[in-house]
Amino acid sequence: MGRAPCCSKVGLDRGPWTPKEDTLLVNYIQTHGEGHWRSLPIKAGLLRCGKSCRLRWLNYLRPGIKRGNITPDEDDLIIRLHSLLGNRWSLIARRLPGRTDNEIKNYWNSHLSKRLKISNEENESKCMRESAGRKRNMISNVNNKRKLEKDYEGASGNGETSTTKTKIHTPKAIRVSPSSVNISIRNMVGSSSHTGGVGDHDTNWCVPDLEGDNHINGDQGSVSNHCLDNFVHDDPDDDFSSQNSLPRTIDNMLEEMFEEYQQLLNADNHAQLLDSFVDSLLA
DNA sequence: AAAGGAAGCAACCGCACAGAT
DNA sequence: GATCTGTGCGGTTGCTTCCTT
Repeated sequence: MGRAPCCSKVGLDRGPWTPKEDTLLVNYIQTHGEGHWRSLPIKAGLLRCGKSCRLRWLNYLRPGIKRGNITPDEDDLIIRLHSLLGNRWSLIARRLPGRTDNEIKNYWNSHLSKRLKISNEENESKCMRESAGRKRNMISNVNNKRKLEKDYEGASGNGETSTTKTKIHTPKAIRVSPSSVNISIRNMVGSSSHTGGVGDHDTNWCVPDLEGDNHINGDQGSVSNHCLDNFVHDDPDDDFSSQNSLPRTIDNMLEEMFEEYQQLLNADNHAQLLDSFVDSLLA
C-alpha cells in the first residue's frame, strides 16, 4: 500500500497556469504567507493541487526569481558543482541566487549534459589521435623504438585513455532539516583547534569520516574555512532574499571554489581530502 | 506553406524525510 | 513507538516552440 495521494485530483485544474491563477496565488501568499500548501488552494480560491501551488510559487512567482539568460559564470559554476555534487539540484541551486532547482535541472538536461557529452567525445578522439601519432613515431624512429613503445604502453597500454576523469559524487539524497542546517563547516572543521583567520592553511581540522561518527583529524589544512563557509552557508532562512543580501558574487564564489578545488587536487592525499570536502558540503 | 522532428521547459508524479499527534 | 501530515526533492512526462526538409 503506497501512501495516499497528496490530494484528490478530481475536479482540479492541471497544466499551465493562467495569469488569473498566478494572481490569486500571489495575493494569497502576500497576505497569509507561505506554507500549509494542502489547504492553500481552497482558501485562495484555486482549483489546483497544493503541490502544484507550491511548485508554481517556488519556481516562478516567488520574488527574486531570475528566468533564463544563464550567464557563462553561472554555466561554469553549475558544471563544477555538478561534478562535485551530482544531481543534487537543490544544493546547486542554493549556490546560484535567484535560480531554482527545476531551472538548473532543465538547463543541465537540455544544454550542459549534451555539451559535456560532445566535449568528452572530442577529448576521447583527441586522445586516440595522439595515441595513433605516437604509434606512427614508434615505427618511423627505429633508434628510439624500444623507448617509445614503452611510453606508448605506459600511456595507453591498459586500454584506457589518458583522460583524467573527475570523480562524480552521487550520494544518496538527504533532506536537511531546519534544525540541522545551521551547522556551518566551521563547526565541523575543528573549531577547538582552529584559531586561524581567512586563508590559514596550517590549521588542524577534522571532518566526519565516511563511516559516521569517527573523525579524521589531520593537519592537511588545504581547505580554508572562508571558502567552505561560502559553500555550506545553509541557514534555515537561506531563501533568496537572504541570498541576495550576501556580498559575494557568482564570480567570487566561482573563483574561490575553483581555487580550493585546485588546492585539494594538488594535495598528496587529494582523494581523501576531496571526499571530506564533498561530505562537508553535503552535511 | 506544410509536415515532421528536435529541443526546451513547465508541470506532474512518486518517494522520502521530519515533525506533530 | 506508530501513524499521519506537510514538505522537499529528483526523475519524468508532455506540451509548445523552433528548425529542417
